[in-house]
Amino acid sequence: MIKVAIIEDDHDIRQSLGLIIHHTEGFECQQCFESCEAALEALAANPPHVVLMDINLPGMTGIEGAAILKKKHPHTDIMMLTIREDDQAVFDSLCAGATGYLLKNTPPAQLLQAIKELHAGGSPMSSHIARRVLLSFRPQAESPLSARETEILGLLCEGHHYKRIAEQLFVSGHTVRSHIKNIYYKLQVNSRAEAVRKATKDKLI
Amino acid sequence: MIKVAIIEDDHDIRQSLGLIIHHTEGFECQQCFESCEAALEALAANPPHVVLMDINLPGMTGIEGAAILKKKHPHTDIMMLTIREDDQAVFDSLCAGATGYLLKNTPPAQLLQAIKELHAGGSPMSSHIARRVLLSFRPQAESPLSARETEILGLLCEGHHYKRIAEQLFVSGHTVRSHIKNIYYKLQVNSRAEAVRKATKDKLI
DNA sequence: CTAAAAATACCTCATTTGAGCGATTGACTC
DNA sequence: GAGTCAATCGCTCAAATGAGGTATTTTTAG
Repeated sequence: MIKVAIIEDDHDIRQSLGLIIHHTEGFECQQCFESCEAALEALAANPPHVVLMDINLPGMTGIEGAAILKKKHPHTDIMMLTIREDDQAVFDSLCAGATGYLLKNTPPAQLLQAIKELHAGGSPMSSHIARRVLLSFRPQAESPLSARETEILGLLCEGHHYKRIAEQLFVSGHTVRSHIKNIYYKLQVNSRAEAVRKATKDKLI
Repeated sequence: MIKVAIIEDDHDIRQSLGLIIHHTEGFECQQCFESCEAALEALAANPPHVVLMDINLPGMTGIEGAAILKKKHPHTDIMMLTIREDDQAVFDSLCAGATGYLLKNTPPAQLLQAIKELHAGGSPMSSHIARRVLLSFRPQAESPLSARETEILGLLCEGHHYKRIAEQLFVSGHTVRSHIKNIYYKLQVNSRAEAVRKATKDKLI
């Protein structure tokens, strides 16, 4: 039995979602809310398995709500509800803590299927959004660094000092400094911290 | 017209995939290969729109091949072919440069649909894999830092010096030092570089 | 209300770092 | 054969950093 809660400000949509879930074997509509604020308070004691959350809510948005809800109840899966496939809003929701989303005009059978998948550890999403998520965690740019420089940057990121790096690479400390200066120039930075940041951000290491 | 190339060592699978694509309106099977090595050489001059690539290939694996192919031809979309939903291999492929994958026993209609979606900028994948991808780029752990410390860590990551941070926060340099010492302690690191690395890795900022 | 945590401030010292210079060798390209 | 780039080594110096302490004042939480 999958316990579901609904957070949606539109009365009609809320009702119809509730009815669909309530009348389906294996699903239970635990509670319905008009706002995140109300839901967060009421669900604290008895978190559901799945929350269907509208993205555009009055007061706290669904995105903010998802972040807070996920923080309080890490085991609750959040499915965002959206009218259109607005890339950015959906993407932000997924970053905030949601693990799936549905278009509001999704037919009941697919809706129930998606909730099942979500609860079983999946993340229902269109292939378009999936691509977006995929690209966001892959290196974008081509590395301008040579192999040796990349190697040194890696050691730099691990927090080693010049001396330590020099020892590990069997070269003099001076050489390491020169390399690091070149790295800084190529990455257009002028401190270790910035270099490390850029390196991890652009997945250069 | 979507130009497709196939890299698959099993003769029967290669043939049947080729036939399906060849006989479908809007698709063209450009070439078939038994290995990445052969494909990389032959495709250099005339890259296809989509490559169907077996994960388990003799010689260079599909994962390695995907990385090289994507590097040479960034505009070619790579669809991995796999027998079973082996999480790790599929996930590694997506990291390497593939933007979608298919099970080998996918029926022709779905296969063609997936290729279409891939070419249109989507990333066909099961909701299970999607969850995996999603989790990989979201912060895992709870931040142990206070709001102020997080703020300072953010400035640290941008490469600012103690003085600069102190000025921006309207506190003394001594205060900044104290905070940073606490941050280092909490993150279990002992240098700027490590702190920045940990911060970006765990998405603390 | 009381205790813990966070934010603030100060001191000193050895070490590390970034910036500014230059130079040689070998590999690869055009 | 000239030119570029990577990799190596060298020097100096002021400034920034990390490590070692201690202490006061708010806030927050129990």
